[in-house]
Amino acid sequence: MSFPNPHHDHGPCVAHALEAAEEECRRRGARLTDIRRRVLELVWRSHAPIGAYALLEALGKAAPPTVYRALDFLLAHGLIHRIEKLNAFVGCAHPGHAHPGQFLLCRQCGAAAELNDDSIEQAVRVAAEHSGFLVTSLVVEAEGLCPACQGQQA
Amino acid sequence: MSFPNPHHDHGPCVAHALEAAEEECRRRGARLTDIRRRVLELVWRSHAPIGAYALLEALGKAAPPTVYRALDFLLAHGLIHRIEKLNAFVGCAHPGHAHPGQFLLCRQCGAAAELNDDSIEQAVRVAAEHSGFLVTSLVVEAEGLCPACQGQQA
DNA sequence: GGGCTAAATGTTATATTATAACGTTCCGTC
DNA sequence: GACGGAACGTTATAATATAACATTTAGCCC
Ligand SMILES: [Zn+2]
Ligand SMILES: [Zn+2]
Ligand SMILES: [Zn+2]
Ligand SMILES: [Zn+2]
Repeated sequence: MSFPNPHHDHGPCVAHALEAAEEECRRRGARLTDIRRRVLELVWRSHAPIGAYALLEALGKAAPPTVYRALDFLLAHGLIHRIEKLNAFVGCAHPGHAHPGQFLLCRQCGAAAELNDDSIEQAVRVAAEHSGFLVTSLVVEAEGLCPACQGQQA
Repeated sequence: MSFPNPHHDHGPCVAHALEAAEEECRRRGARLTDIRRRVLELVWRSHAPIGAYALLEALGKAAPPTVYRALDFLLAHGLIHRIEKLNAFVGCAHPGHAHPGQFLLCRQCGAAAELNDDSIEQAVRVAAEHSGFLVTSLVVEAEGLCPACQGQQA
């Protein structure tokens, strides 16, 4: 919910996310295969949203469809989100319950924070209803400066 | 603000948009050259968000940088918006005063409607402030079904 | 376990979107 | 009409994503 300290110990975050993913896949009867697990781990290890080809390189000997298929799986099961502005992917902080992706993206350090704010979704829904529009998915991406990077600005 | 009727006479919309663009460019001391004007007209003629390469084809004898440069100009002067989810562009309904792009995108017919709802922006700003984040630009893209397409669904 | 089936992965090629780099033309200014 | 910066032309290439089809793997029934 809040912005991650860039110097915090990220290991436990990754471990916790992987465990939650295992759990969620069990619950859903989905198979978190080795490749999918490795891609998810790489996504989490990265402090910033990471692109498909960066993942590909990190994986080593794979071809594009391999990583895109893994990403499709992780997206379908709500374990990651796609950042449309960046063509990049980031771990979901709240897997297991459906929610629209809402992100704060620091244009300085690249860090991303996931919001989970019902009032944003509500505001969009209300505005949409005024047009008779039925919302089925929602992208909210705010670009700006994280707390750490505001200090460093001139 | 409201969803456009797909059968309305679009000619006047396009003409009005081009006139408003001329006016806005005059005000800003910016040059709406022939290519830029043609790209803007093509964007407006399309009822749905249109991609750079579709514009390129419609232009005829141009190369990619030509259309991307025109799009950059139109974006910079607030005459069009980019739809991140679609890698496509759409005319701005309210040029001349700065605002974040907020769109309703019909997944059935492709139509797009621009919102101009302060409460959405406010909700994001408030949530961001709770994280100490300073928002400088905002993308809101809701996918779903427009009024016309809801009727046609099973 | 052995065969069946569907899912997952491997592999190759290609589509789609976007930009780098550099030369030329156009236009307002002096 | 020379100058200088903005706009445009042209070629090549980068970055992102998918199509199509072969092969392997994993769960399942018997
Ligand atoms: Zn999430
Ligand atoms: Zn930052
Ligand atoms: Zn607008
Ligand atoms: Zn529709």
